[in-house]
Amino acid sequence: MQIQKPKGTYDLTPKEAFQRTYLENFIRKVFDNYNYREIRTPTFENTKLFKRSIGEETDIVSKEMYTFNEDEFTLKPEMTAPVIRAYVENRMFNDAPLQKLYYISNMYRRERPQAGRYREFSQFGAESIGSADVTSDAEMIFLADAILKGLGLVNYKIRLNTIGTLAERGIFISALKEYLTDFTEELSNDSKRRLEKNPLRILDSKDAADLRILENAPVLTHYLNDSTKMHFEKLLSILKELSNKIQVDPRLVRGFDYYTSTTFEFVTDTIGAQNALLGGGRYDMLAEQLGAKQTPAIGFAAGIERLEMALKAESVDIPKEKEIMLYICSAGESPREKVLGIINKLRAEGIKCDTDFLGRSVKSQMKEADRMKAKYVIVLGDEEINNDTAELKKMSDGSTLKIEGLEKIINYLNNEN
RNA sequence: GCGGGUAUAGCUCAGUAGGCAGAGCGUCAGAUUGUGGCUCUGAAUGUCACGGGUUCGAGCCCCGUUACUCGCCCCA
Repeated sequence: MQIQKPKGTYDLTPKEAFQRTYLENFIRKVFDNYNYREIRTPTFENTKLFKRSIGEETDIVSKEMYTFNEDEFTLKPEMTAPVIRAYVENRMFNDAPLQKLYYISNMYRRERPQAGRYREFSQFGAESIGSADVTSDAEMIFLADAILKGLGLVNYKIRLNTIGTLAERGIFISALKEYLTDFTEELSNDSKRRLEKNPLRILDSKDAADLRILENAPVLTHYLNDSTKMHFEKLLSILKELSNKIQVDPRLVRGFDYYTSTTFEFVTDTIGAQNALLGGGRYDMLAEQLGAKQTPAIGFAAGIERLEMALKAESVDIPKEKEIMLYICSAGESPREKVLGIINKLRAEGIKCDTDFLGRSVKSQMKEADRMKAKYVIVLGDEEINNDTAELKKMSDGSTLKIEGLEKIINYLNNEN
């Protein structure tokens, strides 16, 4: 009986895994360059952590969590809450007033899979904890842009907005609700539901009728006080070199409850309906909610699968697996048994090499060497073994070179590295 | 949770009117003793997703199920 992978999961076969690792390494390098340090947290957390931070009413918490042990634990659906939990639990605020952290990790959400959406998926992200200053907002967006741009992506936009403090947003939400209530009958079914649960989400609606109603709806910007507006203006001015990519969008809202002030989203039109490559914003109230003193913070998270889709859509080259330096063919049973000892010595010298394990013909072994893109091949038979010599064949042009002694082969190949 | 599409070899896919299960790629082997790529020859791999029904006969028609996929919702 054949068993299939769970819905919404995927395997990365060696070629794909190699590219994933390349991406991760690239991303780590950029984080490191910005002086962000890696943090790792458990795969599962106490369920309460997500209920408190993301919000009980959100879809993620109310119906998409992988919860077990009678609701005690949950596979993490996102990383901001775990990072802040770890920050508080490890008293990291005592190490330094500003902590700049990053992660690359798998997340779990029980959603219906579709293009760019998986039940187990991989995110990378950063959290800058401790500063309310606008320069932190700017660094976060520069950082996110540096990663996408550095990988070679061109076709994306940065949607940017401020959703104000909790107080400002509260007043706005009441006004919005009041306005929309007059149109309750004309709203889409989804928006009728959102009107009760999360009115801000209506701003994100794609429904044509909703959009028409929204044309005359209250605008969040008008409900923000001067300091919030000033913060946003300063941010735009620091980010002016990105201005060709930035689209200020007063209707950009985020799904999680903990966001305040600056929010942003990097979107592309090349990967289907799930077009957000990266999303983030400020969450100045979260650390306090999770037991620290009031601590401002900002962060983002990006989906690696979506990034891979975008790279593919834009035909960005990703390096291929490294070829092997040497393939040793053995001619006959007795040489074959000696070869393993030989390649073991070569490998100890850092030479990437391989040989045949199936007892195939020399011709087949040559084909194998070709498939592995070996730079050099040696065929060892009784004669070569007895005389400790080898004919080193360069696969690119077929030329051969007679070498005496294993030591000389090692020297020769090490010079090639 | 709701809606659309699809399901045939490892991969990409054909399969005519309901009448023998196919191609390309890949894999394996051979083409003068122990040398790759190009070419040629040959071979292996199938529960035609699964379960029912109609029929002399079903990959094809009908019903159901499952999986995958795309969209809504939600979000990275």
